Amino acid sequence: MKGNLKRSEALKLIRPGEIRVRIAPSPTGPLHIGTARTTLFNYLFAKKYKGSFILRIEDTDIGRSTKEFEEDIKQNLKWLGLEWDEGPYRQSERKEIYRKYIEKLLKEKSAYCCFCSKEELEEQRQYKMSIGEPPLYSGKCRNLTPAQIKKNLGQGKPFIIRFNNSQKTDGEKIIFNDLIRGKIEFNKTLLGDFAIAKSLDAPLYNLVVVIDDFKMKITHIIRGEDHISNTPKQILLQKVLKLPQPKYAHLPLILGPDKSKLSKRHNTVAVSKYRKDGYLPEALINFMVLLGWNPKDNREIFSLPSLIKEFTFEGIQKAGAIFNISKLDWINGFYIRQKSIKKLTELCLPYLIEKGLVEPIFKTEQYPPAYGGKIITPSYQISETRENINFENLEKIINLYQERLKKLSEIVELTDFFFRLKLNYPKELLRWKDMTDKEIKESLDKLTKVLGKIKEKNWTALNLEEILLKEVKAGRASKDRGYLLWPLRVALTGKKTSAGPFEIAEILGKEKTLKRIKEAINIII
RNA sequence: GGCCUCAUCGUCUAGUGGUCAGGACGCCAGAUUCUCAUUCUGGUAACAAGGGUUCGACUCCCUUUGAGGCCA
Repeated sequence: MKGNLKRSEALKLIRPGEIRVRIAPSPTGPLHIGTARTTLFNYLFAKKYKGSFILRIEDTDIGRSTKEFEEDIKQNLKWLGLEWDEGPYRQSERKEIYRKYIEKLLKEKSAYCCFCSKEELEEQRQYKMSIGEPPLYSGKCRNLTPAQIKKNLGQGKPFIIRFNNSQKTDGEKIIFNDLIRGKIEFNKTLLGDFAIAKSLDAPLYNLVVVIDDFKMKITHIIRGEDHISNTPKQILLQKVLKLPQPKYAHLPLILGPDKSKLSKRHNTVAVSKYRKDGYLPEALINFMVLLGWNPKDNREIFSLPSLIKEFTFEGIQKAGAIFNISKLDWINGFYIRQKSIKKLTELCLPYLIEKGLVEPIFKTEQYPPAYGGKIITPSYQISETRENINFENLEKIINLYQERLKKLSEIVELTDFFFRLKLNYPKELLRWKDMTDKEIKESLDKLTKVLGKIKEKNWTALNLEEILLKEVKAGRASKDRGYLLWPLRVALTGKKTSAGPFEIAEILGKEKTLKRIKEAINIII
């Protein structure tokens, strides 16, 4: 709790409309779940104080940055509902700006060219560590004469540009007040002469960030805890360049199950993967915000708008949080149950189509020009049987499985039997408890007889239930409906778990229901 | 190796000197039920350790331990 006072003081300085925050992802991979959460916190803070949220693409690493990844990042941010107000700015398009600053630093002797070789540096490092000193750069090239520099350059010696940390800045300590952690102190001399550019055209991370944040008038930098150690370097650069210092807030990290920073090693870090698996954006948002933030009471379900209202830095946790997928599943299931059937059906359809269970048929209908000329109304057919299936019937199917879904993608596995011509299941599946084959057959025969008598127009789940339950009263099933209903359910679905048999029979229709029962009889004998 | 950060149930967390240490997910059990799921009820489970400060520490201070991050 130390530094708490300072923190609230800092927060008082926040004035609506002046806030400018940013995220600066590198397009060297798809949108990372950690980046998404950082974005969320930036977004919430910006929206809460009516500020601006800026997207900046850090694509200085030309080798690993791609347009595709940038696209993935933008697409998935939009999908999550985290739209930026400004940008995207690209660092690759701003080289001129950085160059000017590097030249300025060089000219003012706040930076210098270092010609030491990698081997030399490593040797030095090892030596310093062996005698128990911090492994900092010696500063050997700090005071090279112009003539020496010229000579080295003339020989084409490779070099990097280092920050000259020997000069006087106020005090030996770099101190800043983190909005989440309070006061954080660093010893300036322990920072050494860190590298700021590989060449005039290749500035390094710490420099670029400082320049960009200044140019973009960023007021608050909200980023991951992994950047804490970069902060004093950036502050040093701000001081030397006489730039205003933004406020900092370092978020706790999202951890993998092994408690290390969530990374590609932990296989599922791409937001697109969750999207494909059938997680809803609102669920992901809700889950991510709970990883490191809470409203100080027991509420757990939050929409984006409500989060904007509720968000505070006080609610942010300091310790890292392990990414716990079972809670995500639970939240996702919750949001799925909140969906209207129409909406949920629209969300599930792509999965059924992708797996080839259902195909869309596009019919173009003519309308008078006043109504737009023509519209395309998709209808659907079952791939295996070429039967038409309208949206309402699809809705009925989805409706049965709404409360069973944790992820949209599961709809395929759950409902495929509706779309199959033939079911494949072992005979044993038809057996309820200790039933003999003969008894199973009797139950199925009885079903055939009773159901066969029901007229098409009375073929509704409600009717079927009433009639079948009346039937149950007689015979062995009177004590345990399973003797009649289990074989029925298996005959219709081929699965050991499913929705209720009456509802399924209704959707299947009389003909298919009787056909499947007949097939079950064939299996049993 | 140096510097920095962090530390409450398995996991996410509430708790700011006096609480039977609360909630959620998970797990277990029960109710509903042909199965599964939903829903409801109940249960399981935590203050890293050691010193202080104090009448009293999960809470404040120190040390240790552990975990993580950054640096090359």
